[in-house]
Amino acid sequence: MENQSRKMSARGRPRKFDEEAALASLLEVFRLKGFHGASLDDLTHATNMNRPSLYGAFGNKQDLFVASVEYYWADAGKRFRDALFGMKGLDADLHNLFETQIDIITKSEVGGCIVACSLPEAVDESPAFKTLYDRIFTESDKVVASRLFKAIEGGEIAKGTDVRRLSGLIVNEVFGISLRARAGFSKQELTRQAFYVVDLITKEFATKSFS
Amino acid sequence: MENQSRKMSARGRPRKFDEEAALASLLEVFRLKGFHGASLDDLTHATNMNRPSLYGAFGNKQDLFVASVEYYWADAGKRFRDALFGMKGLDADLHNLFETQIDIITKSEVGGCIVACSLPEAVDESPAFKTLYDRIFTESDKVVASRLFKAIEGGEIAKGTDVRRLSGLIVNEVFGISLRARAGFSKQELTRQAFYVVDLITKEFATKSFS
DNA sequence: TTATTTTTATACCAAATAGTACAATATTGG
DNA sequence: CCAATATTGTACTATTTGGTATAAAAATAA
Repeated sequence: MENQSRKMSARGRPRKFDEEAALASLLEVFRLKGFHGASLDDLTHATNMNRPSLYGAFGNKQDLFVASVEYYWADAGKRFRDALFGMKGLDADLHNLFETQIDIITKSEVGGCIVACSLPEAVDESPAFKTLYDRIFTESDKVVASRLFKAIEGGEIAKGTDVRRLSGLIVNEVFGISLRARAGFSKQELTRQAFYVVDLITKEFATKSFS
Repeated sequence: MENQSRKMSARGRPRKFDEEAALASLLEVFRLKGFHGASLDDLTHATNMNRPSLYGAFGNKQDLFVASVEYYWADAGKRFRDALFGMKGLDADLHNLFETQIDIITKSEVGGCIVACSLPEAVDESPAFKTLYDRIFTESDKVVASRLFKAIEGGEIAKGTDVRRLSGLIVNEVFGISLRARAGFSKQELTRQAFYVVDLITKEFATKSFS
């Protein structure tokens, strides 16, 4: 019941593992193999932990998966927000968003993130997975939208812009690029594709300035 | 070795199942649960076939999966091409493309197609899966691109258009929308999002005509 | 009829799977 | 030094998994 992020309890045999490092390993396995494709053996080997330790720290396999996705999103989501709100201009900020994302999803030999490549398959397994998946989509839309609203306030894009749909387009691009990374498209290819979309958007919606 | 699409051999006990109906059932299970998430029991129950019949007709589980994806793509790919090349104008054709896709991916209660929602997770299982996934992405890009080239020839969009990247954008939208369907977005929501993108594209790239 | 062929149906198998019981171990508090 | 506590390590278990052996069944060819 009260396993998560224990407060370094004084008593008892000390833990041999680092919780964050373990989560990172779990994430990598689930990201690559998916929820059903990853076995407990895969997970124990990747973390160098035995089953009871893993279960004691995080719960059952479903809990492990959820913890992995949350761990991913806590980091990736923050980095996306930071990139978007660097406030170096909408153009630069969107470039940064995609650069950050492509950096994240092309770190391993087989690309793609756990959200785009693993969560969709797992959704039928548990309502918690479905909720999580839906939540991340919604949060993604929201953070992009809020940046676009700022862009309108700042006069970077036209007032009439349909922020909801334009955010939807951008987030679809982000997910689409993750799927492409999994299919084997190169980092360069992905970057060019992403930047093309950014340029298209910033050109199309730019408030015409006097030249 | 020579199982696939047998030529209605005269001799022997007649088959009880319809091969296409079986494929449709297999597809639905794999689409929903993914390769690893779908068990042989799931597959036999869905098809009303026993294991030996299933294996005799299609091969092992990996073969079943590949056959399901191929069956999906043979239909969906054709419908996409038909929509795109209806030649009622780029605007209408793209609208039709997305309408067709959204129709396909929202038929079941849990939405999304097998390519966007199941294949990516399965890619690590077999090189054949990876190849298939990559192939479908490439073919998708190609068919959209060829329609855009026609649009340039016909003067529907500007000559300088970066067809490769614009195709990439459109295909990313298609895949993104499939992922959204899986996350639970409504048909109406998906349609609005898609049409927004189509309108954006056709407006942005339209060759200005004399009015 | 009978031999041949193909599919069905049942039952089975070895391996893998998620999860756990239990004892040993290593730390802190008194 | 001892009691309490938390984690580790091993071994185990019940179930599920993908796959198959085998024989009955249903058709055709001779």
